[in-house]
Parts: sequence; C-alpha cells; structure tokens
Amino acid sequence: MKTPSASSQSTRPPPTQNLILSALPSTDYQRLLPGLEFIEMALGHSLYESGGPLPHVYFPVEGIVSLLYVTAGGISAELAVVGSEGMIGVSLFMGGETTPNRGVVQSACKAYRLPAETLKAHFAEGGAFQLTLLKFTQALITQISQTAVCNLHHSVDEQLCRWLLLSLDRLPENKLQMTQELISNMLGVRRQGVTESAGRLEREGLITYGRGLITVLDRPGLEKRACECYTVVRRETERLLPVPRPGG
Amino acid sequence: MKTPSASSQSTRPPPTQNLILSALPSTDYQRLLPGLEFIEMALGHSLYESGGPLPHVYFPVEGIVSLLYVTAGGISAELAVVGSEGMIGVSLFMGGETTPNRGVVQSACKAYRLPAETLKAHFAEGGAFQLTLLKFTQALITQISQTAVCNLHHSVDEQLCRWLLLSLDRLPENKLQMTQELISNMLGVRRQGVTESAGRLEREGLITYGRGLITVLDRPGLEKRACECYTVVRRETERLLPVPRPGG
DNA sequence: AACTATGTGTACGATTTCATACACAGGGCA
DNA sequence: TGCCCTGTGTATGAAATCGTACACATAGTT
Repeated sequence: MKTPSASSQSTRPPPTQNLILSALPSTDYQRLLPGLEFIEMALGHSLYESGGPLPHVYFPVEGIVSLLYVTAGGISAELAVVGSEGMIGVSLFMGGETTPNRGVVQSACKAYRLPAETLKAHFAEGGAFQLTLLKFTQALITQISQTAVCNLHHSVDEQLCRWLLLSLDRLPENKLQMTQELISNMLGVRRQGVTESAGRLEREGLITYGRGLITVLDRPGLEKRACECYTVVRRETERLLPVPRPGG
Repeated sequence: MKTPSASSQSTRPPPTQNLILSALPSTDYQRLLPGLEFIEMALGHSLYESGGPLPHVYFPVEGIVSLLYVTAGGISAELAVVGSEGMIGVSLFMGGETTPNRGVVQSACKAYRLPAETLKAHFAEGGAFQLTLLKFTQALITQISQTAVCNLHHSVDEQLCRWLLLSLDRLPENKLQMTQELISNMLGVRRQGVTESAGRLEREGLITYGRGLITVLDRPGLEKRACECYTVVRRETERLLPVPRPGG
C-alpha cells in the first residue's frame, strides 16, 4: 500500500495537457485526435536511436524526454530536454526523416504519439499546426544553442543548477528521481563532479539529496546560482509558445 | 595597384551559386529572382544582432557567415558557420521573427538577400522552397548540436582542426585570412590556446601560419587530427542537401 | 630609419576538471 | 543477521585550460 507514485498509476491526462496540441484550433485538434495513441514510458526508455527510423512523433503530457548525443567513443551529452511543452521527432517534418541523436526518457513519461505519415500529412497542410511545430523547433534550437554555450563557458555548479531548473519546470513536484550517475551522463561530466557540486548546493541549503531523490528546497536560490542560460531558454520558449501553463 | 583581393573585386556570381537557390524548380526560382538583391559584406560585418529585427534573409554565394552567441559577460562562442550551401535568418520562417544570437561575416561574403516578407510569403506556399529551407534548418540544428558536444568533450587541437575544415569547405582556396585572436573568439578559448594548437599543427606539417593568413598544407592530415564532429556534420549536410557542389 | 600597431610566441602559477581508487551507507534478499 | 548491490562521499595526482604578463616579429607609417 505504500507505492510511492500510486497516485499517477492509471491516470491518463488529456492530450490538451500537451502545449502544442492545446494550442491547435478546435477543428485541427479534432482531426488529429483519432490518430493519437496514449503511451507510458519508464525511465531509460529510448524513443528513437541515432540515425534510426522515427515511426512516431511523441507529444508528452507528463514527464521528461532528453535529447542525447552519443559520441563515437561512447560518451554522451544532453542537447535539450522536452516535456509537455513540446514534441519529440522534429526531424520528421523538417524533411530529414532521421537525426544523429537519441531520445531517451529521463523521468517517467506519459505521451500521445502520432504515426509519422499522419504527422507529415497534417504538417504539409500548413496552418496553425505547422506554425506551432516550427515555433517549437525554434525554441528547441535555442535550447541546443544555449547548451553549446553553457558546455563551453560555465562551471559544473552552474550547469547543474540550470539542469535542475529545466527538469523542475517539467515536473509537478519539487522532487526529482535521478541518480548522480545519470545526471553526470546528461551533463557530460564525471559522476564525482556531480557529487561535489550537489554537495555544495546541499551545504548552501538549496537542495537535499538522498539515494536517487533530489528535493529542491530553495528554488529562487537555485536560479541565482544558475547561469544565464536557464533564463534565456525559458524566456525564449515562453515568447515562442506563449500559453497559460498551470505548472509554469 | 597591389590590392590583395583585386581578382574578386567586381565579380558577381549568379544566385545559383547558392545551393538552396540552385535547388529550386525553375518556376520557383524565376519568381524569386526579382526580389533578390546582391550585396557584398566585409569581415566583421553584422547581418543581425541578438534579439534584433531581421529585415532580410541572406543566401551567400561566396564567403562565410558565423552564427555567434554572446553571453551576458561578453564572451562569445560560435554555434555554426554558413556558406553558399545555406542561408542566414532561419528564425524568420520558423515563426520566431528573431533569435538570440548574432550573424557575423567571418570571411568576405557575397550574398543575395531577400526581404523578410517576400521570404515568408514564398515559404508559406509550401512546395520545394519550403522543403529545402527546412532541410537546411535541420542541417543547421545538427551543426549546432555537434558544436555543443565538441565544446564539451574535445580538445582545443581537435576543435581547431574541425573549425579549419568547416571554413575550408566554404572557401575556394586552401588559405584562410583569420587571426588567432578571431579564431579564439569563435572557439571560445584564449588566444594563447589557439597559438599553441596552431603551433602544434604547424610543427606536424599540416598548416603554415603567418600574420593572419593560414595555409592548409595537408588536408587529409587535418581530417585525421580533427574529432568526429566535422565528418558527422558534413555527412549530415550532404545527406540533407545532396547537390553536385563543385567546391565540395 | 625610427616608430607604432598588430599579430604571434612563450612563460608562470592558479584553477578546474579528469582518471582512478577506495570507503561508507542504505536497501533488498537469503 | 549477514551479504551484496547500488548510490554517495572523499582522496590523490595528472592533465588541460585559464589569467596574466611580457618579449618578439612583421607591416605599414612617418
């Protein structure tokens, strides 16, 4: 009876929980609806592999998906995170069909998915759907760009703060279930680097840490401690996809 | 009378020198032609500023434009480079109207530019023009992503090789007019770091260096010395925009 | 020929991150 | 209770890069 996440065991949020789908005019939305398939995915689940096919695009309504790049040497780096504000699989309508990175579930994710062909057909009609998808793609470009800058100029401490905030924005609580090992893979640094940074943040009273569960105690403090990258990405995303987000 | 670049003083390459324009069906191209305005831009010229308006999009036919990000602290980093294979100003048709980075001429550039409204009108019609622009945008995303990974995991030596090769692909000769100071701004490292790397490459017989002029002696050697990032970006660009490029 | 601005080479300690190693702590299981 | 696995904390020296400083070379100017 003490299942930790029993509350969300069988909940199925409506597709409108996704920002892109909710932004559609009613007629567009109704036409899309029959093609949407609900799916739940656990941590670590891969939505697509580097260079592989994308049979579906995903519109998350809960949880987080990371866009990861894996180098030839097997080292990884996170390019961006996507939650209910976006979609996974932009390269389909961008005409590339595939893309050289991976989409991996970072936090238990519920999503609606749409067959590739259905998406492309709707996209080709132009209109609001196309415009929204393109705007989201630009927000994604901004996030990837900011990641590039952050990787180059900012300390692990700052990057960790940025990462925590980006994740927090996409989760209902102030808790993240995530080991330091996994975070280190996302940030592309050593596990010890994350341990040391997390320890500093804990000593500063910003977070508490315990066996794969991070609790954020002082969110404003975290924002002060983070680099500008977080704010830039957030502002640009809100500018491009301005919507009354309850959890915003 | 000894103007260094007198040879290209008044040459005006046709718009078809640009890969995107050349890929258009004849009818589309003919309709676009009246709106195209030829323009020459010197090193350092800024096509647009971070967050500023984009009155035109640019289709280079010669030279290189860098997409730069400038942090709040004034430090810069290059996100991508664009030559005659692409265009500058994707955020216009992506629906964002503006973008938080700068477009700066890295190597004397000749381009055709198109008013923003004309571009958006043509884009909205869909068809080959839209598809090509989107594919180029995806190639750009790949390049930015790869920059993010490269910044994170690869040495200055490797990054310098990658950067030289990316530039070389967009220039007619095996020479680059570029000071170490400028390169360091692009790569986001100290000027001394570039000096040391360039010195190593010179000792290995890959390049020669002299007061703002780099000559590449051993291109295959440079490719071996570079990280995988160069090849990934190049292959993906060629996959998305497959065209008989003379200078390819 | 002297001067100056620009571009390049070199040096130094400080800082950050890396690689490797190992100790400890909590939870599940026999 | 004892064991093992996972997750976390800590230590150490190596490597890369940084910040600062300065010397030198070349091209153009006076």
